[in-house]
Amino acid sequence: MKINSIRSIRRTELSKAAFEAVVQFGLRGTTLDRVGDIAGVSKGVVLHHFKDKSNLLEAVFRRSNSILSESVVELYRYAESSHERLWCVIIANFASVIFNKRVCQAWVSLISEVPHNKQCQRIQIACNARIQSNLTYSLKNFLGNQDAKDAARHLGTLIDGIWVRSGLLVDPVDSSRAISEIQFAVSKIIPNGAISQEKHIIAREKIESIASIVLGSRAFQEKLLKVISK
Amino acid sequence: MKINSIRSIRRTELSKAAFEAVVQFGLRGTTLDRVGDIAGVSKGVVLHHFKDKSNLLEAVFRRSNSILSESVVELYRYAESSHERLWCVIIANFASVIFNKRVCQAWVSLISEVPHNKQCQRIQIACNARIQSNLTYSLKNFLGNQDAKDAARHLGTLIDGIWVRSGLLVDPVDSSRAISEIQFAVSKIIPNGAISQEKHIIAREKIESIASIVLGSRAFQEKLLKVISK
DNA sequence: ATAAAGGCTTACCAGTAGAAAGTTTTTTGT
DNA sequence: ACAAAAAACTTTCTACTGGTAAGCCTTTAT
Repeated sequence: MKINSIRSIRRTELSKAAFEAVVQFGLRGTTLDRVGDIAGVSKGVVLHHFKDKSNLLEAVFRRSNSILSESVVELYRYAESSHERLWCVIIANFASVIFNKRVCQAWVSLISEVPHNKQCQRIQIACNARIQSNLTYSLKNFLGNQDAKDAARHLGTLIDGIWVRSGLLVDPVDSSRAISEIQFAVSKIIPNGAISQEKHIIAREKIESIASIVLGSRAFQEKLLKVISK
Repeated sequence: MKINSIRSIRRTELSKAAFEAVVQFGLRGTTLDRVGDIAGVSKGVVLHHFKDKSNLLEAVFRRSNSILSESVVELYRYAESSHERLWCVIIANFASVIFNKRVCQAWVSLISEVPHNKQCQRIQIACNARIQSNLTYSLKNFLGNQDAKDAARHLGTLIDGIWVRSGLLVDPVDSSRAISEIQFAVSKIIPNGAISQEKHIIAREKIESIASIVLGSRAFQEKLLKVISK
């Protein structure tokens, strides 16, 4: 880690710069020169640290997904019941540090790299599988095995749908609106008998308030950096 | 129309070629040269008919969305009840002529153009609004006004989610699986009392079988061409 | 028949990805 | 402490890309 430190620092800086370029100029407008400009180095440096543009974009993609995964892990530490664990996964996906216009639009731009990039596919599949398994695990407390799986798949797809729409449509991205859309789905999926709505809302609100503090904190950001620069 | 016919024919040919390029090489691999090659003309022709690359991609985007909208309209002609009308919208989105790996991946590639292209945004918004209003209209037969709106939004988002996942993940795209995911959502959304599951399944199957015949037919394809080349 | 217009090609320019070779700085072995 | 090796960075070069502009050829209108 000591040996690679400069390299990994540069890789982190450059993928941040690349992300910024995607935010500002879209995927088609993101050139190596611009990425270099934003990072304050020459284009050559970019290609010195990443073998090519696909490799760079892949790093950006991995970065965004890591932030998401780590957020779930972090929130899990504070969860004390299965409802709370369920809401950890959901809130992590829609906490405003993560879920906002810039990021959603960048994500929509980035995913166009996936179909023709095996590595990105791998990342996406892993990330999806993890979210789904987290959801399934929590849902098994309220539903039978097969129902829990179906419901987890359903919620996962819905999360992707909300992300895509937030990136595509012009209306402002709104965390609480996104969450209440999920709440709508959850309330339909989990039969009223299994668990009272109130308990769910309490769990959601607890995790939501933890998320707004924890995910935005300096400590968490620094923790992330270590994970991300791998 | 006679005067412009060559122009509109070329525009259709070229957007088909561009679509094919996106399918084969992804958005980043889609160059004007390649589009020209596929269409069997020089790059200059492409720019003669489209003012720039954005304009071309926009046409491709409009084309795909038109096919979707027109499919809904076409299926509507055969619907005889509100259940059937509800399923028209859904089945049109997942009929195998439209919903397959090539198209899903191309769609995922194409939408990265949306955040930085006002015209594409306009198209996307219009298309979404139409689907949503169709869904809302049908759902009002089973739910109250506000519930119908929420449910329509939910289903619309879910449809987008399924599309995105089908384009992103490697597992094969499967119409019937997609439809059964929607069926899952519909069965949760519409209270059992309002309408029996059986009636729904019958409606779905009727529209599904009509779709497999009608949407793939020569007549429909020709009808589409007229609409698409505008 | 000839002028006008639209369809198409070619030649060109300013970027753009990426390879390669060269230079500086840092790390490491002794 | 210092030379050798490795890594960080720069510069240069090439093939290709999007986009412009000038020009040629075919069709149509008069």
